[in-house]
Amino acid sequence: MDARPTSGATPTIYDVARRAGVSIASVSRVLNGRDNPRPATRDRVLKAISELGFVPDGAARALSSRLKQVVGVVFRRVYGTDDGGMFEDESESLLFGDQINRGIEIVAQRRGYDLLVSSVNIDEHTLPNRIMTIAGKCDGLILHDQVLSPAGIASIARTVPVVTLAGAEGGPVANVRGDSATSMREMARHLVQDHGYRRLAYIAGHADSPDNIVRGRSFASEVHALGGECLTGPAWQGDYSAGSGVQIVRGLIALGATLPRAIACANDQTALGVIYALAEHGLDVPGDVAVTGFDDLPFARHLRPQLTTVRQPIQEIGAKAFEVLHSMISADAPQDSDAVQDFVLPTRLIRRESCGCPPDSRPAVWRQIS
Amino acid sequence: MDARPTSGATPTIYDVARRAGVSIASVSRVLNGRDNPRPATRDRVLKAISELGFVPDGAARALSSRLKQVVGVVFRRVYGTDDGGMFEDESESLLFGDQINRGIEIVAQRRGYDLLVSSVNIDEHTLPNRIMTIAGKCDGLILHDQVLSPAGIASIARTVPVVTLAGAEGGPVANVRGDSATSMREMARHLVQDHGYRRLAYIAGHADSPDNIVRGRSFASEVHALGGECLTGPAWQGDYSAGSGVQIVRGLIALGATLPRAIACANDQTALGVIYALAEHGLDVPGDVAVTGFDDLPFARHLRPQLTTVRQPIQEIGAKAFEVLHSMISADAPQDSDAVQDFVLPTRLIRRESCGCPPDSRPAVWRQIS
DNA sequence: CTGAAAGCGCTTACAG
DNA sequence: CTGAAAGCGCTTACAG
Repeated sequence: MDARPTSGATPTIYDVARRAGVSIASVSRVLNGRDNPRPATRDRVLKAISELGFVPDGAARALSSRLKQVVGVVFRRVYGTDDGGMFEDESESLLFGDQINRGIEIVAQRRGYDLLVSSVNIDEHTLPNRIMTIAGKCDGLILHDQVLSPAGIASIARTVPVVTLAGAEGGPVANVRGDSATSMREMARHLVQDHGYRRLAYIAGHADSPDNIVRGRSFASEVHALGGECLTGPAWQGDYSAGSGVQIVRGLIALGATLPRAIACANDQTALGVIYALAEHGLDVPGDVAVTGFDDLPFARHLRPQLTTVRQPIQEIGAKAFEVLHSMISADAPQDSDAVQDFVLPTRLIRRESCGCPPDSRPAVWRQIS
Repeated sequence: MDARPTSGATPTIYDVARRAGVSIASVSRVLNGRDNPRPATRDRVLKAISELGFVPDGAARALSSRLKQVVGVVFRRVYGTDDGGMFEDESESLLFGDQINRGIEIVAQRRGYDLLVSSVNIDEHTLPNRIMTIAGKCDGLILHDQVLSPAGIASIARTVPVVTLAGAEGGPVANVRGDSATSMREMARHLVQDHGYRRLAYIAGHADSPDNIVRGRSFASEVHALGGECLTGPAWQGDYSAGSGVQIVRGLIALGATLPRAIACANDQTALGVIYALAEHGLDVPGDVAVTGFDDLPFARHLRPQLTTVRQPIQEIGAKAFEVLHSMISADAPQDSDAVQDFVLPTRLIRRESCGCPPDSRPAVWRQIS
C-alpha cells in the first residue's frame, strides 16, 4: 500500500492504487493485461481507473519498459519556406509519401506501434538536431528518399535502427524500394517495339535520387539496345515535380527543338506537367508525342489521355519497411554492417492511352469504382 | 561527478557526462541550449555527444519535463478490414484527411511538436483502449470527424486536451470546421438563380456527420426559399464515398426515376461517383444533369467536366486545430466547459464547368501549374 | 496472487 | 558557472 497523497492534477497509477486499495504493481498488471490479478482485484482496479479517468503515461511506460512503441517517419517537405508560401498547393506532390505512410501505419498498428511523422526541410541548418529529437521519441526510424545524406544516415544509424525508402543499393542501412529497372526496360520495349518509336527521351527526377538514376539508365540502355535513340542531358533534367515537366517542354519548344516521338518521365507528376505543356502548344498526346509516367498514383487514370505508367506497390513498400524495422527493433542488437539488405518489390507496366494504346470503353472520367 | 559505470548499450547522459568530465546537469544544459555552460565546457560536452553518438531519450525527457512535444491525430480508417482487403485503393478517400494532417504538421513543427498519427476502425471493440494508449503518448489529441462518439470524446477530454475537426457546434470540446452553411446557400442560389434549375437534389454524406447535416439543410432550405424543389430522403443517402454516388445514381436510373436537373453532393468524392454513373448511362454533365461537390480536392480540376465545388481551407483547418490545442496544452488547466469554442473558417464557391458554367480556355488536363 | 523497492534517463530547483 | 540529489510515473524482478 502506498502512502503518497492524491495529486490534484491528472491521476497517476498511485491514485488508482489507493482508490482500489491495492499496490501500484497490481494496477500495472491489470493495465498490461496480465492474468495474475484475481477477478475481484481486477474489477476494483478497472472501476478506479474509469472513475478517475486515468490514462497511463506513455513516457513513463516507455522509460521503464525501454520500448516506446513508436516508429518515426521522416519525409522531405517539398515547398514550404516558412512564411508566405506556407500553404502552397503541395498536396499533389506528396501523394506518394502519404500512401507509403499509410502502408506503414496499417502494419505498425497491428504490432501496437504508432507513427510519429515529421517533415524536414533539407536546407535547414538544424537538420541533425531535428532528426536527433525525432529519433529520441521513437524506437526506430524510417527515412523517405532525399531527407538525409548517406553520411548522416550512417551516423544516426549508429544509435537507432534505421530503414530507408527508395535508397541506393549498398547504402549504409536496410533499404526498401520498388523495382525500377525491370519495368523501365519493359517500358522501353513497349515504346520501341510495340509502338515503333525510334526517337525517345527520359525526363529525370532529382539527380541524386537512386530511383531516378536506375530508371534513367535502364530506359536509355534498353532503348539503345533496340536500336533507338534516347535523348538525355541537362535539357532533360527535372525534379519529380509537375512544374519541372512543364518548364522542360516549354523550354524545348521555345528553342525550336524537334521533340522526340515519346517521352518517358521519372514519375507521374512530371508526366502530368509534360502533358499539360504539350496540350498548351496544341500538340496531341499520344498522337504527336507519347508520354509515360512512373508510380501509378490514383490521378493517373483521371488524366486525359489516361496515363501509361508503372505501378509501384506503394503501400506494400511502406509495410515492408515497417516489418524490416520492427525486426531490427526486436532483435535489439546493433545492425551487422555486413548484413545490410536491399529489399526490392516487384512493379508492373500499366498500359493505358498516353503511350498510344487504344482507350478502353468505360467512361473516361473515372475508371475504377468497384 | 557521477560514478555509474559506462553502459554497454546505447549511451546515456551519464556516459556523456563522464566522457566530458562534467555533471549530467551540465550536459542537460547544453542539450537544452541554455547559455550558462561556459564555451569551453560546452565544447567538451558537444564533442562527447558526437563521439558517442548520443541521442537523448525522449521518454525520459518527457517524463521529467512533463511535456512530450507530441500531438496525437486520430482519423478513421475507411476500408481495411484486417485481411484480404488490406490494401484496397483507399487513397482517394483519404486525401482530405491527409491534407488536414499536413496543415497540423506544418504549424506543430514550428513549436517543436511532432505528430503521432493513428487510424482507428470505429468497429473495433477495443477502441477506448486504443484511444487511451494513443492519448498516453501525447500532450493533446486532435480527433477527425467520425472517430468517437460525443460521449467518448467527453470522457477522454476529462484527462487530455482534445480538439475535434468538423464536429458539431456545441459539442463537448473545442472544434474547428469549414463554413458549410454560407457556401451551400450560395451554391443553391447559383444553381437556381444563375442557371435557372428548378428541380434539384442533395446527396448526403454520413447521416451523423455534422458537416453533412449543415450542408444538406442549408442547401435545401435555400432552394426552397427560391421556389425550387429539393429532393432528399433515403434514396439520396450516401456516405461521402465515390461508390455511394455511383450506387445512388444507378439505383435511381434502374427505377426509372426522372433525374433532377442538378445534383449537389456532400463532397467531391461523391460527385466523382455521380459523374461517373451519369456518363455510364450516356447522360451529359452538365447538359443533362449538373453536378457539384464540396472540398475542392486537387482532382476536382482534373475531372471532365471540371468540378464546380466549394473550396475549404483544408490545411488552415488543421493549422487552426493545432493552435487551439496548443493553447490548451500551454494553459495546462482543464478546459472550462462553458468556454468550449467552435471555430468556423471561411469557404468559397468555385465555379467551374460541372454546374453549367462555360469552360475556361486553358488545356483541360490540368489547370494550375504555377 | 500481491506488495515493496529499485530503476529506466532525463530536468530542475537548490546550494555553493 | 557547476554539481548533488530529488523526482517525473511507470514496469519488473524479487520476496512472501
